[in-house]
Amino acid sequence: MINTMDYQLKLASLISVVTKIPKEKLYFLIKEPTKGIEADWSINCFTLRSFIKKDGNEIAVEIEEKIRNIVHNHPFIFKVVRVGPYLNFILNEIYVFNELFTQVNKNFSSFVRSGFPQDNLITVVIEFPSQNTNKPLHLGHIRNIVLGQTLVSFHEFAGNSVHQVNLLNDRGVHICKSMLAYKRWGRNTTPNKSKLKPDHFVGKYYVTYSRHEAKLKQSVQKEIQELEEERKKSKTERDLAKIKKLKSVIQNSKYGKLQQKLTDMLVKWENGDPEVRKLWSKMNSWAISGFEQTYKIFDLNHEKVYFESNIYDKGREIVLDGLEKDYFVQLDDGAVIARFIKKGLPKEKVLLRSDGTTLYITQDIFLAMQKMKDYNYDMSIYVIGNEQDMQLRTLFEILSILGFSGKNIHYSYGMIYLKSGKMKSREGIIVDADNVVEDIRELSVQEVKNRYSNLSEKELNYRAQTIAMAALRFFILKYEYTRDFIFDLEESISFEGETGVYLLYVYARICSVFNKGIQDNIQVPYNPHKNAQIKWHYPSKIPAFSPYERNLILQLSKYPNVLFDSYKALKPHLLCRYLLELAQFFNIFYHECPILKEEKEIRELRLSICEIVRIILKHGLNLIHIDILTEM
RNA sequence: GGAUCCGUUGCCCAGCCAGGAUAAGGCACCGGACUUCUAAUCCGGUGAUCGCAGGUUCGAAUCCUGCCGGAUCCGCCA
Repeated sequence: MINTMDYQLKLASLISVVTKIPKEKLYFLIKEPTKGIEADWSINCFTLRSFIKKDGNEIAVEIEEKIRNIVHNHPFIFKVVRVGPYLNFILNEIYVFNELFTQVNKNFSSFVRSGFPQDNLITVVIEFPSQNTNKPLHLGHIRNIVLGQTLVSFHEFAGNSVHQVNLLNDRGVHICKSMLAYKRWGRNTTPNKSKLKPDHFVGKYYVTYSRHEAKLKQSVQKEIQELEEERKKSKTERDLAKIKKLKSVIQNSKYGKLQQKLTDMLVKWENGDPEVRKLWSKMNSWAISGFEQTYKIFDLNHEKVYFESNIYDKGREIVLDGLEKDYFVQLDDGAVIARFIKKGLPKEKVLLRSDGTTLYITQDIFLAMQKMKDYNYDMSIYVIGNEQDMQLRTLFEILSILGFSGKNIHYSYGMIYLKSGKMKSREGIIVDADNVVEDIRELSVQEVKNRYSNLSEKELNYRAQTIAMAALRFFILKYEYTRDFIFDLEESISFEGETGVYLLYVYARICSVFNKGIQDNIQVPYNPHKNAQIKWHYPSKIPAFSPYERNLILQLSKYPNVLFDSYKALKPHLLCRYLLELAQFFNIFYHECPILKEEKEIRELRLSICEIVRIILKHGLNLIHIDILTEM
């Protein structure tokens, strides 16, 4: 499909015709000029010197002449202006508006996809947020979920077949910690009885355990440190008697005994001890039912959930098979390892312990194979924070050694820090996901109340909830995803400036114009109350555009390209930045250009522009899972 | 110690892949705009040796090298 509104590409083709330089090469040389330059697109002919061995100014003069002869065949160009080595192109906004109006109204769906190739559709598995079941979701998970959902939308929009899955890490030492604490201090109470959200209830015991452990650890802190130092020494220098003594002191301390209890419980779990298993499934079901409440707020549904408890000891056969094929190496003690020489990877990675048991990475290998069996995917995206960069690189390298065919992508997003530093769930220093949502919601309840005191409780809550989620999602998505950021509820979540609320406001403003029009018996393109488009027509006459209208129209015409760039690079912030800019242009337009009180021709034109902004804004927000409001 | 990522105004952040004109926004601050289609908005102003030093280039925030500063990771844990 050809995107007729990709003027960058059209200009590249045009210049290609007169210079014989391939248009693919020219495409990226055509840029949007710095603000303040009167041009929509421009090319600096110095950049063409590798193709044409002349001075940049001369090249510009030559191209300009040649283009002048054929520019009348390209009505989308209004004017070409040469400034030194620069060729500046000014587009014909009436032509652009014409195309925009036609495409948006006649076939919106093919318009928004016009940057996307329609062949080559693929099957994609996207895994997130893959949390542990020992504590509630926190702010990091929110970023994970919000990013993951956006990737799902992007791929679905591209026409790919998308499978959204999760891996629940529901077994292991961390779960045993919550269990142990519950056994000791829980007194058989339940989330219901203690009036806690069930995952918070479970998390409470995890924190209790960790604090208790830290306290006990203190009494043998010195010994632990000494032991570590001794172990760091080379084998010949180690004082074996000292190590033995230190070990014994640690083991016999309260801390050591606690550690032993933990290990015992883990072994019991693995052996299927009924009592341990019963407690385990009880606590897990609490955690999961808590997660589900949070998922509901984020409208998160997985097609499939993999449970670590089902697969933790799988993958052994795959590794042994690899060993047989000499992909891996077996050590003297029986452990199977993979060796790497690539930069950025560890020298080796253990895949099977010397006793033959599996490790986390073994299960990861298995899961990759399982996903392939389940979905026969072309691409598998792991939405996981950048602290696991090395683990994922290692996993992908092993898969590649095994001749694994699927394309794996670690969608490695940045950490979220608090003013006080990194979140530490063990110490309970976290920003809890449910609390964040609740705090923002309360904030928006206040804001809505300040403006409208007479709303029904239901309407108030609906608006506040929509605004809160828009603010939260947009706040996360507007940052480039690899970037770390510092979260401070007070300062970070604002309803002014570059926010999701700013975008919602534009949408509500447009609806408000339409409502007023309907009220005054003026024909408008959309009825917000009925959520219905009204039969609309091309403006009967196009007078000259003001700069405010012109900016908006050109911005609107770029939408398909932004969508594709955003999808291609999996960078939601590109779409977010675009929508902000669109909203900015709209607010300026709204401020400068009266709509309903204008004469018919101008009114129809401006209403048409409003409607296109509304449609595109809604579409963009929908892709990043932000619901719109027709009144706010 | 090694690996990976990051460093742009008082603060937040885009631009870096594909080097070019006056480095784009937002917050905060100062000054303006609501008898008008929603002021959760708009207009104006103040504010940047793009971490430092070299190199490549006619030209570097962008590419290369070194250094400084910060984060993360480097388990037969999960």
